[in-house]
Amino acid sequence: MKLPGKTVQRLSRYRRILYKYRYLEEPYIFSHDLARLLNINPVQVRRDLMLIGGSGNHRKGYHVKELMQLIGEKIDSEKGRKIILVGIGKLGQAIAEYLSDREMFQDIIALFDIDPVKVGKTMYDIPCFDIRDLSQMIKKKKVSIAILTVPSDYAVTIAELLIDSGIEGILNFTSVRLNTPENVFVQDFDIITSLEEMSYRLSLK
Amino acid sequence: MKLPGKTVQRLSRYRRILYKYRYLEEPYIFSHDLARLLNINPVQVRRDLMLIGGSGNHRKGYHVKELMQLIGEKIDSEKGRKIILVGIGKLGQAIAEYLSDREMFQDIIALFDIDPVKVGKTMYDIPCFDIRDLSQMIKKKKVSIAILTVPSDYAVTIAELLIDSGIEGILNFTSVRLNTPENVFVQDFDIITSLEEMSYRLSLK
DNA sequence: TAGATTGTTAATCGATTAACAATC
DNA sequence: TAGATTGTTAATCGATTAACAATC
Repeated sequence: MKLPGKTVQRLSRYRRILYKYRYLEEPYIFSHDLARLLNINPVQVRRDLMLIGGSGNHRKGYHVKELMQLIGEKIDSEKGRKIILVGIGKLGQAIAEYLSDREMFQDIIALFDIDPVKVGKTMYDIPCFDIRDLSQMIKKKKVSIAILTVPSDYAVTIAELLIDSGIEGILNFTSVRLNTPENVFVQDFDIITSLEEMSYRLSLK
Repeated sequence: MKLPGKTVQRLSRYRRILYKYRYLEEPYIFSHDLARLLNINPVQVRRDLMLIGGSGNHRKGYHVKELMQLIGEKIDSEKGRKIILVGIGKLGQAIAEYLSDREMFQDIIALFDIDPVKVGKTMYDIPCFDIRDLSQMIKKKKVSIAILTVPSDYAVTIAELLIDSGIEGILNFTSVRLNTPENVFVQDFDIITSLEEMSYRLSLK
């Protein structure tokens, strides 16, 4: 049963909110509370939860832990569990720090860089390896997702290396558009387009 | 004439590709070339260009410079021209470097931080000010967009300060959901949701 | 019972793409 | 003229929301 992409995104966000509520005395939450916290429509919340077979109590709302559990069952997958981060410059470090900070189902199992000063160290509790070991690690540990934060000049080369080694999903933080085969998913973080879209929206006000 | 949001995003991307083509001898490009470079459908390219009143040559395609000009007329706005970046940690520095590198209509006119070591310096050609001068600068220079890269603990406080000072758009790189009034646009960069969605998609393959 | 909530369908809105006419 | 392209409408697909029944 395939969930709509937007629903999956929202489920991910619901879960992070539920996580904060997990130790409440009354571990229930109403759809309109979830909605308010995410600036969305309560109907949408209920519809999303309906799609994964969730159910609430007419008096108390949805059971927080039950819902977290259910969301996990629907969207987590062994395949997407192991992540690597390639390119440990300022951006890579910021992301490593950010992600090592939180409880999540997914693990960053390794960092990669070419800088001998970084290689061999452990940063934010994650070991950093030489980029020459990249391919071997991906195959051996069956890593399927990589976060790409190398300098733009290296983006294409490293992306090819990732794909040849069997990576199936790339979060691309470089400014380069990657040309990947059909079966490799890429998600671009495009700050310039975001700024320009924001600018356009402001001009309409 | 209001353009669809997705069209605005693509126009932004078309322009960046056109920019690379601007010095070609034959400064024309076909819709299917633009489409291929962005992994989208050529019909979509032509439809987007139609929406902004662009027109091409049946033999040669679209005139590169003419199109860049036209896109600029439609999506650029004085209101969104000036940008500030608040929080110059690793992530803020990475973004400042990234954006100072490229030719764009929008300008980062100032950085803000509390660290006295950074305040007063110029980083990537952009001056860094004390966060206490934030409000005054926004009002005086009529800044309407801010990129928020402060530590999560400060996110809410600084966001309120930004909004009270008249900011109308925030690119939010913190992990905190901001509760903003209707007339202030927020765009979240949510890497955890991206990772989880990617994981879900991989599990379907 | 009245009121607040969940659960679900159908309608609406927005975005993409198929189909095809027009043009060089 | 044949072939490749642009330009545009209508159909389709996907996502959101309005409406309302059911339940506690």
